[in-house]
Amino acid sequence: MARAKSFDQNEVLDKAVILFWKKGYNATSANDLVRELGLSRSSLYDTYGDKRTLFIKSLNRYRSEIVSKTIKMIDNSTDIKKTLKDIFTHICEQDLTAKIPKGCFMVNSAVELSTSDSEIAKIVEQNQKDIEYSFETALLKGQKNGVISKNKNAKSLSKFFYNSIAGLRVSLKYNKFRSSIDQVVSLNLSVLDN
Amino acid sequence: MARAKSFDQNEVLDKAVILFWKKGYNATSANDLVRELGLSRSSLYDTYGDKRTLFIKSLNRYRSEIVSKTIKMIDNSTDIKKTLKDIFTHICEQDLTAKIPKGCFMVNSAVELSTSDSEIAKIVEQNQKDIEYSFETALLKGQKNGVISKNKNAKSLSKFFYNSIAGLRVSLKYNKFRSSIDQVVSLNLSVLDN
DNA sequence: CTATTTCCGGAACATTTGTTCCTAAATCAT
DNA sequence: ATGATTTAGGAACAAATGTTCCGGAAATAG
Repeated sequence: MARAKSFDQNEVLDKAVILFWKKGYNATSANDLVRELGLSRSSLYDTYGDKRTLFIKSLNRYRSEIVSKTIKMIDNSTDIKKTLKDIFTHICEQDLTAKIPKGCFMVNSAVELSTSDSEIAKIVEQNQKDIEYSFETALLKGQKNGVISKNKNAKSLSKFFYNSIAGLRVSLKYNKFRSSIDQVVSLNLSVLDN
Repeated sequence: MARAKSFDQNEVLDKAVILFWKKGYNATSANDLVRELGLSRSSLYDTYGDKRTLFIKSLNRYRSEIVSKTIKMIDNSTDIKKTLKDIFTHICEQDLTAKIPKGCFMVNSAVELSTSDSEIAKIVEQNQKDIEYSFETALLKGQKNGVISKNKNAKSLSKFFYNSIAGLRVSLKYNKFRSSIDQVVSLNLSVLDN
């Protein structure tokens, strides 16, 4: 019938994720995309549509490939206290060791676009809900198991942790002092201490 | 000798602050600036230099006009626990009632530009240090007065609160549920409870 | 008045933007 | 083979970008 696509659609999409994640939407030009994705201008538009469509596909890809890993960690956790510490540590390590810390693609996009593009705002909001729901479920389990004190509401705690992580991923973009970060992380975890 | 400037340089700069604060750097065009500042293209460039220079002036103006108010609140506080609650409340109120929540100009700029413009990164970093220093001093005072428990390190607490506020100012841009925010705020304040 | 300076409007600029289209080569199924 | 379809390359586009410059009007100081 016809010639087969010579590139892996998802592999290329992953490159778009990296680019948009690093530079944001407005600072990434069509030329940047052509250069970095290794596709011709025409193939790019044929396959993914216009820039905004590609950006939204990148957001969704990020959720299904990157965020999903964290959610699985939480869902599979048997000790949510430790898992929380692992998540904090892992996120910090990632940005502290990168030459250019990208932060969180969701947070970046929320800041840049959520007030001017309601579809993107919805994606970011849904992402937050998913993570919070996962946290909440794990915390409730922890409360049943006696690992987590019942003095605090699990739903509130889930929102609290999401929020702290969002804050960290902002300052990790310019703050390179590990000790500062560590202080924040342990204080956040201390909320579970009673 | 010469004709006097017919506009107040700082008044116009305030309009630039609002614009960059709301839309960010890249999404604000030179035309936007001409339209909103009410100056001609030529006067604009003569008075403030190019776009990036104007942006940096706007960042500094924001610090001296907006952030300074919060810092004064903290410095003049006699009950830092209450002051913290006031600050949280005030920030949330601001973004929850706005038609378009602008968030924090410093946080927005950090996310959009700090990895690609080191001068801007420095401004954001200095701003964080100023706020944290103010928090720390007030918390130390509170610990002497017995209002704040000495169980936790004042410097760590100051970083913790700065971080939480940064996180809030991200999600306030797309999250309109007051109850969610309230839960986060009270959990943050609970860190002072023992 | 005359000088001097600052204003505005708008023309003009080169560059970059996102996007579309055309052509020709490459690959596949039959 | 033929036919179908996808590729790459690049030309082409209008629109928007940031910036500079010119001319003349307006306002101040002497």
